Amino acid sequence: MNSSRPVTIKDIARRFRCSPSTVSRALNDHPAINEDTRKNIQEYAKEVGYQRNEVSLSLLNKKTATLGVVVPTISNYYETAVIEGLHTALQPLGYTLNICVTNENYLLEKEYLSKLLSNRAEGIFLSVSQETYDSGYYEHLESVIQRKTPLIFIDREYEDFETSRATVDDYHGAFAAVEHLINIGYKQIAHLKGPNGLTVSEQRFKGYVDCLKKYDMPVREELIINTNFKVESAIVPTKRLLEMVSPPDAIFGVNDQVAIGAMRVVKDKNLKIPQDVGLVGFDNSPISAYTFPSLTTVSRPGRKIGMEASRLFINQINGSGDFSHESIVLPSELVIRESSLRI
Amino acid sequence: MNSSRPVTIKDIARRFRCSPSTVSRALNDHPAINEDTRKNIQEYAKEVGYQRNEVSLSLLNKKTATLGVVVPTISNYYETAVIEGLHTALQPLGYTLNICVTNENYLLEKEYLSKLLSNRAEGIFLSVSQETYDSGYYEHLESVIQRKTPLIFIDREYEDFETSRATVDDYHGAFAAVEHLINIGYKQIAHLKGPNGLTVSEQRFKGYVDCLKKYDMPVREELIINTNFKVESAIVPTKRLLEMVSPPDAIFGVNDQVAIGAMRVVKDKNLKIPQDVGLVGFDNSPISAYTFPSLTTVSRPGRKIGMEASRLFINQINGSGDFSHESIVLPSELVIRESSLRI
DNA sequence: GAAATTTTTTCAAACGTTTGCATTCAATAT
DNA sequence: ATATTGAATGCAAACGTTTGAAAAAATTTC
Repeated sequence: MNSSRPVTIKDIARRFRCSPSTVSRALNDHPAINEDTRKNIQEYAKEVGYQRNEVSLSLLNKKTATLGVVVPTISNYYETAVIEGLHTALQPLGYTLNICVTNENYLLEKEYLSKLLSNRAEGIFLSVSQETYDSGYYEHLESVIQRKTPLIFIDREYEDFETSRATVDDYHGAFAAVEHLINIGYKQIAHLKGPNGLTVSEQRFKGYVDCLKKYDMPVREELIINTNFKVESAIVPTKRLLEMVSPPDAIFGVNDQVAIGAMRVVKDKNLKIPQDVGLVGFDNSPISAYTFPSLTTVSRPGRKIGMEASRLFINQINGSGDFSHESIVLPSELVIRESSLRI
Repeated sequence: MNSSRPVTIKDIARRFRCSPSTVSRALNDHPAINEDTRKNIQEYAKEVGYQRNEVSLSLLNKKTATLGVVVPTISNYYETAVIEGLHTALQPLGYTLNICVTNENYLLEKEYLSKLLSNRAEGIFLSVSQETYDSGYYEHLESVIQRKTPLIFIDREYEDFETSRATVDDYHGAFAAVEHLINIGYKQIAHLKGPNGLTVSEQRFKGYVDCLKKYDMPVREELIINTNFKVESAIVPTKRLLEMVSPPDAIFGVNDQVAIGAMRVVKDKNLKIPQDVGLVGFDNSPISAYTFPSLTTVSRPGRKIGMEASRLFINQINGSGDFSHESIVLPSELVIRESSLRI
């Protein structure tokens, strides 16, 4: 009762006293099938709700039309934009995306990759978890490489692997953001940094440092504080910054969430944005345009990254074996709004 | 060269001049296999990176351990929380989640469901798209029912189907929000409504209306304006509200995004929150605690919904055929913050 | 009416794995 | 030496579908 076995080709064959081959051909409009036979079979199939078992086909053809998307989180605007881009590009080609969320956890990442290989995914898009990045264990990727399953790195890359990758130019985005603050006239620019070790954090940090250096401004260690990307992780650090004897007059947040957290603290201290404190974020999340004041930020083309990554994948499966891998770096763009426009 | 065929059990069998059965049993630690044979085979398998082809197993056992999650979007906090809840509950049981994003599109939803059935998903969690809801076409669900694939509705339910469902009590959440505004002393409460037709929108709307009625306050048509849940869709409506001859002194937004959009407009008009205008949202998204002023809102237990939905699924597959379906309604909870606390 | 041709259908193998049952082989008991 | 046991392995079928080649059936040609 519980599980009514799905109708198979054999069931239909029995019903028409013909062979499964005939049914298969009839359903696929094979020309060598009698017109009447075809019509009868197709009608009956529709009537009983026949649906091709793709699992058996996958086995036969060794094609699953499934791609793995392994990401640390889907709770941010950026990540969902990337997935949307992948989806937009790959869904029309008949691919199914298998989205796996690792929660920055190494073991889960490993398990998902293994599972994807077992399920014969035809390609994997990977943004490595923070734990993986920290630990430096990349053995779990070896089996993907060994199996020659196309592996496309998204964003968080690992330099030692021979793979394609699509990343955003975080460095120059951060550089432009800080340069903008300097041009406006801010003198003491703090940075709410992301977790150590992640490319994203470090590149933005580097852009921050290099820009200060270019303009002969001191890099004050005490103005650089870590966060974990989340809005609440900016609260205590920002308070610490503002209570210094020589507090910063501008804050560059590693992302919009952090910048919005900082915004809240600045306002609680009755300081004016951008007059007393300038503020810049990163991501250009939808909300950033509607905070008060609106947030200057750096836009990351998440959707585009997804589409470019798809392109890299397609290139790879169409290319020959000695295909040399591609690295795509998309520019990020400064979006100037009220939070930094001191006049 | 491109595709190095994965190692199969047959390959290993050939290497050891034994039968595939022996290899299979050796790999699965079957007791009837000689100790040495087992060790040799297992070692070799590891060495060449053998990985069980789950596709063939799926075919054999008619079990795919795959569940479909069909949602309109993953760009909101709430949806990702639900997915996280599903994930938390089902990943440990060995299930793989196949997340499908319909973008509120009927045809895509239909295609995904068909694909999930073809791929023999063992269950489907569905939050129907807006188009589906609007059109009232539910034929594409019939095949899911017919195949007796467990179907769990999440949030956006369709009353006519005999299925399990897990929803949040939007009605009472909205009621409580409006009641709170009334208790504080607000007299003219506007509502930025969600898209027509969606349960979520309509339930909150109903809660709003019924609460006004309970307190003998007039329901003014012109104070009810539609949005599409997105922050930018609140801008024009809020402007319209505030420029009325008799403007509202409080706004109840269908979600936090919309409320935050309204917050921006109110501030642009140099009106004070909560003194001149009270504001309440819905969702309790992380950012709502850190806006300035912080946003009073109604929390929806997304993670819990995901976990409850998982439970319903598990119940259903363990239950007998004449299993009567369950409806779970989780309470939503008013979270009072600064944006409504006029003293 | 038989041969040649065309149309339609069936056979069998394949994809990778598991598993009940049968078989083989060696060791032990009689 | 023969029967009995026990351990280790192999056989074959099954899951659902496709497809080249062979076979069967129907039609045409002379």
